[in-house]
Amino acid sequence: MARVAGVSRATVSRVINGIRNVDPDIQATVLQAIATIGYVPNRAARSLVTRRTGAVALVLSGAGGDEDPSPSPILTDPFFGRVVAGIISFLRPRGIHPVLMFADTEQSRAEVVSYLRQGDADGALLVSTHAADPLPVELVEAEVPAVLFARPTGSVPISYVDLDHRAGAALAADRLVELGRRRVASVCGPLDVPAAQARLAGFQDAMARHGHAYVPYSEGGFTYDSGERAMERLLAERPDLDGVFVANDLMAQGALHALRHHGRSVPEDVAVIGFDDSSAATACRPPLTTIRHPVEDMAAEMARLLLDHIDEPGRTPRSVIFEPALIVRASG
Amino acid sequence: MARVAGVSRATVSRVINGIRNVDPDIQATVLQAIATIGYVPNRAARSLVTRRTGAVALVLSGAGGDEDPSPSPILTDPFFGRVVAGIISFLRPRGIHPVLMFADTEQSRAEVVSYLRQGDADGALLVSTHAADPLPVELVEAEVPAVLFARPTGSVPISYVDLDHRAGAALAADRLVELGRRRVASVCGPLDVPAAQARLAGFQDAMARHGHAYVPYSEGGFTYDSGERAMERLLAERPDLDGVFVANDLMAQGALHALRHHGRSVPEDVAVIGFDDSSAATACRPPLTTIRHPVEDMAAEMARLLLDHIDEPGRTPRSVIFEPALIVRASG
DNA sequence: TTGAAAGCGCTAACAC
DNA sequence: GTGTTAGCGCTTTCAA
Repeated sequence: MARVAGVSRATVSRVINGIRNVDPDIQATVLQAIATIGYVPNRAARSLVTRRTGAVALVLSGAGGDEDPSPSPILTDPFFGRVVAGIISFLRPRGIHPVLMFADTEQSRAEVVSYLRQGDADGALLVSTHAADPLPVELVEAEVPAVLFARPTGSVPISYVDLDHRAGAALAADRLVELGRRRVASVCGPLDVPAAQARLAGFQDAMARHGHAYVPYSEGGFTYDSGERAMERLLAERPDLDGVFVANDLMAQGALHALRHHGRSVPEDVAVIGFDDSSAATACRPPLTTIRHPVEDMAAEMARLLLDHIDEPGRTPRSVIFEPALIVRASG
Repeated sequence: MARVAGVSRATVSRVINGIRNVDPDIQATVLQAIATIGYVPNRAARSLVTRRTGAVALVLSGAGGDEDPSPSPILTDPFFGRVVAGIISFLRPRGIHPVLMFADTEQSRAEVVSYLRQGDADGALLVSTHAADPLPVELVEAEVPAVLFARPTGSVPISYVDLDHRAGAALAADRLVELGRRRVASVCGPLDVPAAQARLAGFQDAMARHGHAYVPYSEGGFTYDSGERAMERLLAERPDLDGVFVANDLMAQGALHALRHHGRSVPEDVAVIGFDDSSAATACRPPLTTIRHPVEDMAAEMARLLLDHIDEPGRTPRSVIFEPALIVRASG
């Protein structure tokens, strides 16, 4: 390459990396030569000296069972797609690509840490489906720059983005009260997931502020089926309920079905409020009133934080908490 | 590292790469030293000499609009998750990670080709949402090993996996006839997508074989809403229909809603058969009878083909066509 | 069976 | 403002 342009390799490097102090004429010559021979710099050689790969790992942790070879469940959840979309929207303009990794077993977790230390990627974006995921601690110990999608359990010095789930649930409570509903209940998510806990607690607290001391609830697993079944249990316990807060849209879709099956019309008999504002919310009939969870924005912010940590290794961990919003549609 | 073990770097390299002709004692010493100091080889240095990265690109092409910064639509489609799951199931045991890339514009396509030539990845797995995607040709021209998810339009010397869509549609036709349905119709996918065309043509042909010369159809866009609307058009045109083949499960879900909305019970009044056997099929009420599309297996095969091409650059392109299967549930 | 030595292609001091 | 030089950390002939 340098030969073709008749200059030194150092100059070519300077041109490619846009370093100033290059004579415009020479620069043009080099650019011309690059175009002619279709030169592309070798990434490995560059990484070797810069110690940067220009890639970040997107780690899905706690996804899939221990022996499940296909981590399909989380992947087919629209939530995952939204996270990926958000990350990409931020990373792509910067020429950085996400490398997908799974860490669902002890072994795969070790592999992920090892890959990161090898320099497969400059840092990690971690999305855990389980609380008490040991990966954040392992990443911190390995001194790998990393950012989590939600606050880790325990005290781990690591950056994260999160949603104010309690505030979102309170929005739902306020809405139901505003609609004049007096016999409300909730289909909550799996209570070993902190976000599910926070949504339930936030809902209960807000209802308490409105004078409702007790709110019945039934636990689901964030899936369509579990939402349908949880709704049926609630209906059995409290046939006269007139409002329900469901901790995610997918379960709300199932709940909608259960309600219809039991002859309730929505929102006339029972108002339903979901959570996430995912694609399921608009695919429902009636479309779901729900709480917006700005997953894409959060994912983009997560990427931003990671790049900051990569650029400035010693940096103090930071947290960015997003605010939810009520999205009114037809269901409540 | 070599110093710690008291041997040469060459020997360490041999041990790490499992090359025979290493004295067992020395090997043990080296392994010991590796464990003690927690040594991990540097990937960039290794790639520089081996000219392999141990990564493959997973390229989503034609995803998102030209100006859409967030390629969310395809990402939140469960189809994408299934592809990723299948790819990972094959690649992960081999220590290879997929790097996510989007190629939805002229510019991003050029970037993808450039990244691949730079050695960001050893090859590409291409999933196009549009027919006539120019990327396959560009990849072939750049001599980048690549495998497609579906047969490319035009004649391109490139490997691909595909489903026998026609056979799948025929399975649906046979089932409807077997159920004694005589006034059948179809909600097809966007007819600029080859798979959608093949499903419709396959259905029409099979119905013709059963003596039904004419099959009304209405076109949707593979989304819930479009399925619902297409079903309504069909119902308006042919209120007495008693069987419908919907070209994917998501649209079938919408169709189910339209049917219920118009007072038809499924499968009593109208039998409904979907396509894909996606998670939507079991989330429906009633659960969908559908055509199994082994996306995960196909994606895994795609990865296998790619590794073959990477190992043996000159290899002739190959195609692997998968067979669909009828999955009977409650809707038809 | 092991070691010495030569790069892989690039960037970054450092001199000019 | 540009070229020279020295590596980055590994694999891989080639000798020993």
